[in-house]
Amino acid sequence: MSDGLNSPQREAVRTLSGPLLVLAGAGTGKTRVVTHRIAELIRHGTSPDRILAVTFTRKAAGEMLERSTQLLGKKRKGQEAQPLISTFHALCVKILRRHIEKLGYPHRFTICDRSDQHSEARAALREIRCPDQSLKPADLISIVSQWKSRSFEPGRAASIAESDREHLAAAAYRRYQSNLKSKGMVDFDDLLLLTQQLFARHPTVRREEASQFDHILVDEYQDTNQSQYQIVKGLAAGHRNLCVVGDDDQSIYGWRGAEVQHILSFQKDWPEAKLVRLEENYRSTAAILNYANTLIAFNRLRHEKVLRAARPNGQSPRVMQLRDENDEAEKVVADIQKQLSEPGVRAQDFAILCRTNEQPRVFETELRRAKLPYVLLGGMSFFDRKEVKDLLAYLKLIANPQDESSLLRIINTPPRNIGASTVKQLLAKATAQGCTVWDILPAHAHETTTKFQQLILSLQKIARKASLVELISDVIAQTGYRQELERQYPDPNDREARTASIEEIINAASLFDVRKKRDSLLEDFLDDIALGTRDTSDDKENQLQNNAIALMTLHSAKGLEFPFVYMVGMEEGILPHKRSVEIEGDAIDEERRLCYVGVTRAQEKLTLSFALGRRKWGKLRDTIPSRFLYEMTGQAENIRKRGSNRSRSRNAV
DNA sequence: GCACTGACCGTTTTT
DNA sequence: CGGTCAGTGC
Repeated sequence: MSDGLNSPQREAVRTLSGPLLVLAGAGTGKTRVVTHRIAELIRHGTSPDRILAVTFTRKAAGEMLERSTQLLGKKRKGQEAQPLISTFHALCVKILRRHIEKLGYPHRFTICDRSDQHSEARAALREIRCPDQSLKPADLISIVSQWKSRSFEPGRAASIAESDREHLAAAAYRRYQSNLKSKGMVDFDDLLLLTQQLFARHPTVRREEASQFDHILVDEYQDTNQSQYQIVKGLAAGHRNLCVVGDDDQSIYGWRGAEVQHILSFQKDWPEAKLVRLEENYRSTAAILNYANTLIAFNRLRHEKVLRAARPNGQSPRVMQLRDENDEAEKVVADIQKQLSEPGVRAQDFAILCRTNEQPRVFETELRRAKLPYVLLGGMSFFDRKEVKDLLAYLKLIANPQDESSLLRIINTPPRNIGASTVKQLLAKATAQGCTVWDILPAHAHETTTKFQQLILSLQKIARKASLVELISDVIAQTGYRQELERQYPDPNDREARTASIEEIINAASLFDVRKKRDSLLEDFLDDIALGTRDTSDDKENQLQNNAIALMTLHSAKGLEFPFVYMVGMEEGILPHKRSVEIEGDAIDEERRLCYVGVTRAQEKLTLSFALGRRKWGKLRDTIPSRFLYEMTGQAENIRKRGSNRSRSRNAV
């Protein structure tokens, strides 16, 4: 086999049966191993559709599928059976769509988005009469999410709650969960938790689902939480052909319940598991890798390992010291522009990595001013836009009239004389009769509400026959949404931006019309959107992405690589983030791993930048360079002696 | 029922 | 600073 693999890689590829743990450091060819392994399984006679590979993002899933089919030399994609490559969440949605009523949920359920979640949390807190100050909706969401990721139901949560705050949260969790359930809504954590419960309570379902596959692969295993692990276990228990791939040093989702423990103790649950370590890094130069190795060695709880650089030497990483965040953006962009003028350097070779979602703003303005192409990856901004939310609410309501939050969102959008007081009456009636607002509408017998229901019913009829694009056009036409936009935004520039987002949805829908089967078109489309936005494989957008500077958070940079990487905002309070510094314990270690992930994205040249001051809510405040800067450069003893050591950071500007 | 105004508050990271 | 939401006037 002239596959160009090194010997541990080959071992990982060729160990085809039984449990296998691949500890793969950053840049050691993990993706290659996984794709080769899938191809190898198929070559050895496994039917492709008996293979399940679970990835972390949809983008990773798409890439993996493409590369493994390439390896097999398949020309006619889609004609033959394909391996199922999916994220955990997408996998669970499919399973739940088949069986959720066994858990007492309505057969039709909607996945709630962040704002749904927020309003449900708010409602639950109101119900337990919690004064808003002691526990805020956002706090409740994160506590509940932690509990769910550890498979705690409300009862269990109540029994382990210690502080007042936790008791309060447990009580609110109970309400939150039963409200969601009665409305047929599931949040993101439920997708995993409910699947796990389904498997635990209905062994036949578990066996039925498990029997579809003979081989299971899990990528980014270090980010697996309790529910995900139980699901994997349930699926793999029969054949035990389970291959997990990950790197404990890149575990950056602890706040979401990921437990590094799973990867550290894999061999306890799977005693016959084979272990393969990949430690030869092909991605970065030695100079960059030295920084990474020095940094991560400060973490104590980890698999001891040192990545070997396959590429010797290289340029030493630079540290840029800037005045404030504007100066930082300006100088970083100027630096990129300078490098772009050299032959063979392309925009897509650059990435600017940030800790928070707010940081990219300044860079965006600066990049626009410099007329450089860029893509902002990961920001959910598109689906946060009002028009998009409205339109999707219509579609969700058409798909499932019981979806109350969608109904409430658009019942009077565009205004149709169903005001706040009417809605209040409807809600009161619904709670009194124990049904949803939709069921109340006919009984309410007002001209406005009946008309509204007629509208939705007629759109439902269209949905059954027409394509998605036709349906969406009809929604816009019949609701008068376009006229409403024109009325609300007399400024043509404003209006154009709003119409543009609607057109984007139509584009996405048209792609869907082509490739999906008829019967569950709308449901599939909505699931797809709820599960993540990554794969808007619009040609125009793709082209743009392929020739643009990438701007993103460290979290979304996982799995990617770039010749030139700029890690910006290397300051105490940002990386490590303030919230992690405040918490006792190992939160700092995760920040350090995050920094490590950033550093190991760089192939040729790494630039670290920090500002001496940063504006927050309009006020300029002094900052301290990140401790990680000192750790990486072997000056750890200087940490916290602010001022005196600033001069030691090389100033590249 | 609807539109406008000002107080309030502060998302770390994402499927 | 900028987005959200409640309260007020029409």
